[in-house]
Amino acid sequence: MAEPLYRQIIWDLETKIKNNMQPNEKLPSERQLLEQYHVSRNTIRLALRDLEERGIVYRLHGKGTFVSTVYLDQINLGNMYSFTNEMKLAGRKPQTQNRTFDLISPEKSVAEQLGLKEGEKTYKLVRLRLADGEPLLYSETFLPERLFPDLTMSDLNNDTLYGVLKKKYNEVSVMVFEDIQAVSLNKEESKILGVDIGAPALMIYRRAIDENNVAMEFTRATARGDKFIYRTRQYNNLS
Amino acid sequence: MAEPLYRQIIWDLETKIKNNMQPNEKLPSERQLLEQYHVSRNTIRLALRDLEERGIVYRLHGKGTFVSTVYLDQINLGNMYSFTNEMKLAGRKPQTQNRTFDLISPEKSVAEQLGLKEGEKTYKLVRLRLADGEPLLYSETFLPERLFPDLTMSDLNNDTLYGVLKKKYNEVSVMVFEDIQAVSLNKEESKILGVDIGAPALMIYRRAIDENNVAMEFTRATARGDKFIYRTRQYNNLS
DNA sequence: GAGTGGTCTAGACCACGGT
DNA sequence: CCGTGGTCTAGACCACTCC
Repeated sequence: MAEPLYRQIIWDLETKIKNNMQPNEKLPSERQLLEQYHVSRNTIRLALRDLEERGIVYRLHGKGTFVSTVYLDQINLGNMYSFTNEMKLAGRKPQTQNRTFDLISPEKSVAEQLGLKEGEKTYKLVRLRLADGEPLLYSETFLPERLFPDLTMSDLNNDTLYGVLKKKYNEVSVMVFEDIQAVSLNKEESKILGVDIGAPALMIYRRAIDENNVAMEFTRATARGDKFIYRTRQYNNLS
Repeated sequence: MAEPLYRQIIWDLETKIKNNMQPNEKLPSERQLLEQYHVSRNTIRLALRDLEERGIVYRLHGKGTFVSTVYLDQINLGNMYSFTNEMKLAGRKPQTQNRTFDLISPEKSVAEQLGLKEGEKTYKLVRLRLADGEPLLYSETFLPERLFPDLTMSDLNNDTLYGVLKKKYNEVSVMVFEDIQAVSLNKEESKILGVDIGAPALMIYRRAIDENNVAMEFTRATARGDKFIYRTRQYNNLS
């Protein structure tokens, strides 16, 4: 199966909404869509549910499905395991440039975040993430050498970061802490991301720990404010 | 239909997981559950999808469905955002100005977020939060009149918002969605928060729903980028 | 009553993980 | 190979909204 039917429908509807529809405009009913795409109702509903969860449409029982007003052309950064996946979901062509990869003695703040002992080193991976050729997010990731000996650039070029950490080192993050801050881009940052100086951006500080409560990753990332939204869901547990 | 089948299955599975199962323990397969509950596979999958989205189980293609590690900590996961508490923790003197409080017919986007029917009204509470006398966060909160009849300004002056909603109306949020965005402040916003025009800020859109899956609160807030960090914690189960 | 989304059934085949 | 979750079909009835 190349790509599931419902995913193709998601992309198609999303494109049509973006290009040809207005907020609060009514989409065709599920039965109409079913005929248009020659699929079953279940498949249509899979697609609509995805669009609803991502805030692109809203559904009213007995009335119909409508284009959401809050729909911004922005990508969700929250709970992001994989930039690549998020981009594919949004129907865009993701690209990652691994710019530099070095073994360094980290600055103090990084050493603290990773709980490093005196003299311990980390790998530093600098990446630029693009979608459809447009730079969107700049990140610096620090990985303790102690946990990931002999990590190489070619490891990273052949798999996702978390794929490598799991497969080569059997390291999986159990908990992730993220701090999100609003900033204005300085000269260098704005140049890298291709926007004006002073443009708003999200700074994301991310710390991941593994099952042994050991810090395994620290990342600071800068994301274009006009292209990203950070979405979270929180549960207040029952009883 | 009293309560949908899949919802009853959700409750049942959730109870069993909580009382009798360990993290990473395997659940019965979808085909087994289908026989246990005498329902179709679609219905089982609706239930499992909900449990998965709420982080209670995780599913692995070709392997099965497993209990998440979330229930390891019986701690309350939600970072229910309490400005007052956060500030006290930070050693600052918190202050809340309740600026206006009215019963209004909300704009369309708000009505949509709260799932209001035609003609339903909401209370609108405008607040300014300060720390050590310095304004940090401006917020507009919308509360459906249907859920909170006879809510008054003096209720709010004598307790926290969530305290009132719980004590007077027995309404507690079970799930909270928040969207965070980086913006530049316009003239009015910058004046209210006492910073320059164009200064970076976090826009926070918050939607809370209660145990009956009814939207009980919608808030949009603007927080100074130089003074405010949004902190989250996430539990992972995926590879 | 007509049209909408919400729930549900009883099947089917595909893709993945392990034996 | 088998068992798993992932996708999909072609129907059905229910609950809601509006006329």
